[in-house]
Amino acid sequence: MTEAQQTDRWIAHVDLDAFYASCEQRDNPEYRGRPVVVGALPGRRGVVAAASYEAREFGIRSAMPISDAYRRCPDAVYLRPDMRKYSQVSRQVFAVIKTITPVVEQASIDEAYLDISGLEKLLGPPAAIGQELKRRIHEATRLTASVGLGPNRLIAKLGSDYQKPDGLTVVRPDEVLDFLAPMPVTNLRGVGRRTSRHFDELGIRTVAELRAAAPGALEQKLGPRAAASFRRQADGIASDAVVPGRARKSISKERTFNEDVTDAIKLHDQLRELAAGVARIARRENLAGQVITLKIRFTGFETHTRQKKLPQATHDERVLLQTAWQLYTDSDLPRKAVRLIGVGISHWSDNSSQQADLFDSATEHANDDRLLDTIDNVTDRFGSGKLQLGVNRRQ
DNA sequence: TCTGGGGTCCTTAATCTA
DNA sequence: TCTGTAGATTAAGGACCC
Repeated sequence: MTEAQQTDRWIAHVDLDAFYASCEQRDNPEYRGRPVVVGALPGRRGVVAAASYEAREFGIRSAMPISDAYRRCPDAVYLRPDMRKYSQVSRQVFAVIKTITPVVEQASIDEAYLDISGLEKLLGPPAAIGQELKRRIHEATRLTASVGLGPNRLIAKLGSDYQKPDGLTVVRPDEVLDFLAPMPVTNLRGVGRRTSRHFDELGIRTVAELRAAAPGALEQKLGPRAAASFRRQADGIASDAVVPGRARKSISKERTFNEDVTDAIKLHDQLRELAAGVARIARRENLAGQVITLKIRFTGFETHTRQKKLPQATHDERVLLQTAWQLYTDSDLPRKAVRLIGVGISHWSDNSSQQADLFDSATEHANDDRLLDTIDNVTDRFGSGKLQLGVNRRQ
């Protein structure tokens, strides 16, 4: 027996099918049977967040540039995401899932891991539990889900992906190796574009080929840690821990401009809006963080981040804005038009909110002149044409 | 060719510190 | 006190995921 087979655990992975698009088709009967693309609107910058199965027939996939999607299917229904709606449906789904077991880990808005070990006496064999899960979700929301069941998270996840939509896949411990063998290595966790290229160069396409690969070559290409991780996955070895209520580690907001920006006032205004958004969430969740991160993407997709650790944790938008702006103005970043700007906060203090209050009051009177100074500082970077704006503001 | 937004985790390099 | 070093921390970037 391999390690993967020495287990009596059963993990389920539930994945709602084309979640955003399905919500829209459910609520708008006129969209049913039509290709639906949720994401950016054609003509603007952005990508596909979700594509209905009808849209997928045109080769439209999530994360594809919206311009590309439009070229493939100009007649599709293009919609902006309605996150409020999807969050509400998601809450409904999770409430239903918790009627099966409380040991549920939310992996995303439309995905969950469940530890269903030991539920057989109550609900029947794993396949019956999976069926029941799907039935209850559909009854409550009229949405379909795909479910995978296996001895650990990896197998459950690959299982839910195996048959879609509305699928149910059960992989018993003694079937794990055969289940994995023919799969493309790109299905493994942590294989994206770059790693995929490395596998290509090694002539490895399937999990079976990965299993047979020379250890030295793999380590040289991917590094010792990644190589070991992929080897374990190839043998079906993975965590079976389902951790309910994982705490978030950071909050961030970013915005891509529809056209690249060189105007410092515009940048600062956008940053203020983002900082306010981050601060609002932090306060609502009673979190205060010590590390502020500025993210900036220039023309040409050149992306940089700059961080600063504050002496005290904060969730004050003024501190966030001031710090992020300073990171931009004081840094060695190039003088280029800005495509995206973002701000984040992380590294929570233990007694978050109390400390934050103290620091906030200490910085209460951070004055606006200082901000205007730095705005001028940046407008200088872009030449005299923009300097006028900074001066105007003072009047 | 064109690449959102909100996250997590890993690697690496520089710096601090015991 | 000096020096070398190992380990921790910080910062930046990259890969990946949904």
